[in-house]
Amino acid sequence: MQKDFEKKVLDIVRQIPYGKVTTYGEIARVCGISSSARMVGWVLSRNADIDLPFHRVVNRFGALSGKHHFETPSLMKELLLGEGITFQNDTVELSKYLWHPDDENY
DNA sequence: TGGATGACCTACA
DNA sequence: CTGTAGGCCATCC
Repeated sequence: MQKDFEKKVLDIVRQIPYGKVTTYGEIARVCGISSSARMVGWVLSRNADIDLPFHRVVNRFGALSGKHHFETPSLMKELLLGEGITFQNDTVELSKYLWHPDDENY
């Protein structure tokens, strides 16, 4: 059973361009659940089976908060690095790679 | 059946 | 600046 925001979250994640990342907060805001970014993480976790670039979704600070939920924790960083995204320690440089979803359609 | 939980964020004291 | 609370809702035990 997919809720409205669940579809939106998945759609948005699907639209994240190569070499960019976005945050739970942004997704939540665009989905109209600005006060519940929690649900975003929950949706991802529930749909972890689907082929989506979950590695491009990070928390507000650019930290890989969800790496432990991947089959291989290191995979998340590897994928991002493979897309040309650089890290400071284990934190993405959001100022360079943050992508804002198309909120015009929502 | 119901309470606890979760890849979070913002607001307020 | 630190700590607490609230919001959201399906899933798990």
